[in-house]
Amino acid sequence: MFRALADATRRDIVRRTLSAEASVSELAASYEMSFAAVQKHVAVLEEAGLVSKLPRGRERIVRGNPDAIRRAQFCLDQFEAVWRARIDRLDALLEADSAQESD
Amino acid sequence: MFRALADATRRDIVRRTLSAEASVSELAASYEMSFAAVQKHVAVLEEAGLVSKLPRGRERIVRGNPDAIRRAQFCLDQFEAVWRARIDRLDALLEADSAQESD
DNA sequence: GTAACCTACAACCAAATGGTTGTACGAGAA
DNA sequence: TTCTCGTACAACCATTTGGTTGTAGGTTAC
Repeated sequence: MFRALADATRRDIVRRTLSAEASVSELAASYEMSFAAVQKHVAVLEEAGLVSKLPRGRERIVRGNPDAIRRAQFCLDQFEAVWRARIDRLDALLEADSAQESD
Repeated sequence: MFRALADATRRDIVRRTLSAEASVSELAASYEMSFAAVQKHVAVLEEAGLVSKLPRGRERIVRGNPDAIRRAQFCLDQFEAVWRARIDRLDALLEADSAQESD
């Protein structure tokens, strides 16, 4: 999923379809690459669950999935939590140290 | 930077060095791959600013950079903001619609 | 029905990625 | 000093990635 977000074009597609759904060809018109290339990007995003594609007439409407974004946020939050736990440990060490000094 | 986080081994290195700094060889001992491979992963993380490497005697101490994590969080927060803006627009449309009905 | 449009998918290609081994070098330990 | 350890870096390899073109199948419009 981070792998899916690793490409700038794909991040842009996510951003865009999160704000307003669009057909694959509408998306493709925005980028300096072939239709097939954009189609592949959408497929990667869909497989990662960042986007869903539903048929409407002869087009496929691409829609960003906010839940997937929140899952990525959760992952980064865990990183922050690990970091804060480290700081807490250091604080505890310092406190134990000054307590020892006052003995 | 999302590209740097796209690899599971690298995410683990970030998590680990965020919680406690470690030398490159200490990190390398944890993974089922060669020292050189881990070294490359650390280099990728360093280039992405997710980690910093400082010499201590004959080893290089790797330390996770919490600021970089916050920058990634900020990026995902922007995605959420775009999403919420879309919902707000839809709400406004619905409200305008019901106002028209009551005419 | 036929033409035009949107999409899916295969085949192909260059470059990047993730891994390996081997060599070299600086810093500590014996 | 010499040996060992930790690191850096180059060369190489297989696979994946990001892109292309071409072909084929459905849907809508005329």
